[in-house]
Amino acid sequence: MPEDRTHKVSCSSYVNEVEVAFEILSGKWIPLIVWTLSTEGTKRFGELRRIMPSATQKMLTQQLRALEKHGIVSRKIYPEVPPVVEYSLTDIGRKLSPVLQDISTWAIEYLAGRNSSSR
Amino acid sequence: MPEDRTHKVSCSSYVNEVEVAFEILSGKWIPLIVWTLSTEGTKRFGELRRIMPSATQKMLTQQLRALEKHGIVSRKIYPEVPPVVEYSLTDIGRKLSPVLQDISTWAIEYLAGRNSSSR
DNA sequence: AAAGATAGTTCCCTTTTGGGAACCACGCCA
DNA sequence: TGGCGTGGTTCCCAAAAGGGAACTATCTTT
Repeated sequence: MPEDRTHKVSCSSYVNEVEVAFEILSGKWIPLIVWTLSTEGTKRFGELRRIMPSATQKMLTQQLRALEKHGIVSRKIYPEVPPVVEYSLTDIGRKLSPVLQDISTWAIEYLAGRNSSSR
Repeated sequence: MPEDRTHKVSCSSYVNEVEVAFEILSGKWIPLIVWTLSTEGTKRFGELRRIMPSATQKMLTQQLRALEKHGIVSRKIYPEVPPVVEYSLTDIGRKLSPVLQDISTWAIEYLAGRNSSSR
């Protein structure tokens, strides 16, 4: 299992807790996945693919697995055929929503400052 | 210049602004640097090294340079010898402080939830 | 004359991340 | 019987990130 990042969070020691959050939330598609589930609620795998078309299937499942192991998202499988799999935020995952909102607000201000005056 | 990440932020297009913030804030020592400057104010290079002893000199300068290019930290050089270089947050960098505080609060709750019941 | 302090840079290597293409399983429906 | 749709996995490779050790500059102190 070479592409696995399990347990890092629970095994390492940190100078500050912010590192924990950034470790969990780091990954090319992670912020977008959490943001999407946070603003739009439960989504099926295929819906997420359509929302993030430039993420490959492999990357999407990989990042979702990581979030699941960290307890941020939960995965519900309906034993139908063709399969139905739904992803949603857990309780602690849902508590990230206001934080992500604030980050987004900061980023908008940041980008605004970059555009005015030069560049 | 292979270890440079300049301009990514201003040249790419993003689905959501959260990605901008996570891109700027991604890097092994970035969150800790910003957190330190945010809670303790201006610091000299050597002080940062002492605060983060497991960061190599190379990594520390590299991450500080990236933050400088993104306009999050500012670097003041005093032309003395031996050299004195001070790092501090810019205006927009200082506005990250409450966000980081909230992230930290979330992470503390997250870790608390992980420790109670199993693991 | 040599060593120390500060803040770097450079070169080389290892590890981690990310991405593409092909493959699988299952039952349904034409 | 052979696609189709869904939600994956596997293998292999390329790119990016991180890390170690050695080197630099400058003036001061011993």
